[in-house]
Amino acid sequence: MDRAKRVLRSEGRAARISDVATAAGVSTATVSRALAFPDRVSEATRLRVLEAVRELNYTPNEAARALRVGATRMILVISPYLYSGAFFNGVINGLDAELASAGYTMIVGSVDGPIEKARRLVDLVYSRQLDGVVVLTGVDPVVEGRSLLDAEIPIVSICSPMSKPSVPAVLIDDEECARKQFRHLFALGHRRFVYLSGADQHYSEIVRYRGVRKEARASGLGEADVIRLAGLYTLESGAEAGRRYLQLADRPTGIVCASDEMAIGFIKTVSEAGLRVPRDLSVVGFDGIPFTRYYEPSLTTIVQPQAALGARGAEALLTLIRDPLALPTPRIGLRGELRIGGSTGPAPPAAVHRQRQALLSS
Amino acid sequence: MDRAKRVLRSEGRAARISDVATAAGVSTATVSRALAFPDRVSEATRLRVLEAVRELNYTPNEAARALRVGATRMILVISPYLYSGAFFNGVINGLDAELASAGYTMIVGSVDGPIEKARRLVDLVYSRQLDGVVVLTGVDPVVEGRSLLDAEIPIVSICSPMSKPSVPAVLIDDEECARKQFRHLFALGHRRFVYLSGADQHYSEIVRYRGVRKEARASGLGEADVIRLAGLYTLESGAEAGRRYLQLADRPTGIVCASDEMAIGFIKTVSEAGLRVPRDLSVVGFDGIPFTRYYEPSLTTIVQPQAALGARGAEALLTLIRDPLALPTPRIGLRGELRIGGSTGPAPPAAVHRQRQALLSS
DNA sequence: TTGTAAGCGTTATCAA
DNA sequence: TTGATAACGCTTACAA
Repeated sequence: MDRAKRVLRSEGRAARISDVATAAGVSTATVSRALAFPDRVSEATRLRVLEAVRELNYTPNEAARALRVGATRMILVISPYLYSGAFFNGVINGLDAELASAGYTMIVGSVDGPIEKARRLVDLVYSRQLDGVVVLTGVDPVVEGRSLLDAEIPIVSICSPMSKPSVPAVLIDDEECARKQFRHLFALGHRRFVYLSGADQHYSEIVRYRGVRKEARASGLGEADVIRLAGLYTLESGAEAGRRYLQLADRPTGIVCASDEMAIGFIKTVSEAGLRVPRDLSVVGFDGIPFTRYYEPSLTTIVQPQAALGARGAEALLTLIRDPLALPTPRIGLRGELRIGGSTGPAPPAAVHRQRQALLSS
Repeated sequence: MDRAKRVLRSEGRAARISDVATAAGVSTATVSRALAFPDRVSEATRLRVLEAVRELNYTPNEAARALRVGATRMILVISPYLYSGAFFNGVINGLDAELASAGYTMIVGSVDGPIEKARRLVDLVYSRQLDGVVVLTGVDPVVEGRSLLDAEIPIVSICSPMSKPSVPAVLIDDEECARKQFRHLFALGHRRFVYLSGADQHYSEIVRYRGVRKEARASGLGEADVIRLAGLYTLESGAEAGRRYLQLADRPTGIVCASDEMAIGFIKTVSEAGLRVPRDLSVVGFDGIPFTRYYEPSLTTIVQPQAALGARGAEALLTLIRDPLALPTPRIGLRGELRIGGSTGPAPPAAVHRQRQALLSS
């Protein structure tokens, strides 16, 4: 056994299964079995094999195994932007925990930026290098006519359904959450609103905006009482929306945001202009990222179950991988909850509001 | 060619190189060449091959290629915590941009949590599934006596050197940055300090703390003028340090933090207790994460070149992969810069400070 | 310029 | 319980 070790070292190559087999005095088949199915091998053999494995510092070559078995134990997660956004970090952490405990490794890719990046991801999928795909927020990169959805690979979606209804999706009750945002402000006396939107066309954007409008109508408000400002979920787009808000002739006092980051960017801008939150206006965020607890004021927001979104998505995917034919639950519903912080308060009396507005404009 | 396509579809399997070869009427070797070295085949052949590739929707099987070539075009990035911390997100984005443009795919793993996760990463490295490794903040998982450093794989480190000096490292001037943090406060008149630390034993922690103490000594202060509060870089550990700060009998007015998140957590806690920043105390962060611009007050901080740290690390690694024997630059130095925000200001006059302190304690 | 064929390191079938 | 052996799909000498 020692001689085998010296040979390897002198040749400067890693041990392979045949080295272990030689060292243990068995065949490669037996080594493979001893590792994969310890109980299908005699006690004595198993011990000798394991000893040789340890001695030679043997780790099976994954490429060879993947080629042979046709599975890689790798999962691709497609995120809208790479590592931006504390919210997706939370979801991805949930995914990773679940996937890792099942023995899977996760690759996170984004399709923002140059088309090259998207092409690589699509190639990765089509080259059978992946056992499954998780899609966040419904992104479906189509490169040269190839879509992930045609790749015959297990796939689940989180935060948005896919265009192909058979793809399982883990969703929260976006519409109801948006209504909760609105109701909270309405109950505080706010009667005119800004809806600070997410990216156009996004599933959650469409559903949440609908929720806000429905709730506004149900509360007896008209179309003009909810002003939609376009945002992109980011800090900067929230700050930019704040600037547009400041230019409004008669400013609403209830601000419903599609993300926490936008809420924070928005508050920053209007604070610098001299407005005070929640004295002059109230802001509700969406997501429940860790920063919301530490912002000044702390943010009233919808807390999404980030880890659970990831974990349930991982579960659904693993189910699909283990039995690709079993019909999976097409929709998994989770719920967001309103957490009240310091960024919302009673609407200022109309007279006071008008007066302050006049003061600030001057 | 159409027949080949129908056969594949009926068999429900992906096209392989031999299918393309048959369809194009050439050998598999020619297909391989047409794809990898287009100029080593004739124009006509190339066109026929590419047409067959398109027709059959062929993507080379990466596992087979990896097995044959002994390279996977995958890079492992080991991060201290998975997807926490806006700072590492910035570094990882820099890495990804550079690696992706060189045709590499990135896997991000963390070694926090159960030992199982670390074992998987180490196995991944030893199973030759990776072409290189990037280590953030010097983490070196050792599982069952195997260290990454013994794996004979190209490896570079970012934000910290490794114990093995031959490993290239991309570093910033931590000591000088810490001195800048201190000098800024000292110039504003602060004479007693809190140093809110990072994780014990961390390279950057050791170096930065040394910088602060050196600068304090150079400024004529004594040991007792810098109080070290232990932190862990996180929002929560900053908030916790704030609580300990509030219990100090005589509270320093200059707060030097080892991360932005701690600075924010700290400010939140002391603000809630009635202190005002920067009127009563000044706080300097470290990292320059996006939130620092949107916090209220905006944070004075050391801006680390996050994307550049990642990009230079990726470059160094790619160099090492392409020529493992070339002696790489062992140290790559980048610089952080002080960005002044609203969280620092003139130290309050001693009398005022004492008076306010007495008021608050009551 | 093209084709033949060996071999990368596994696992799984089949026979002993 | 074990061993011999045939794939898995690709790349690359080497030969033609």
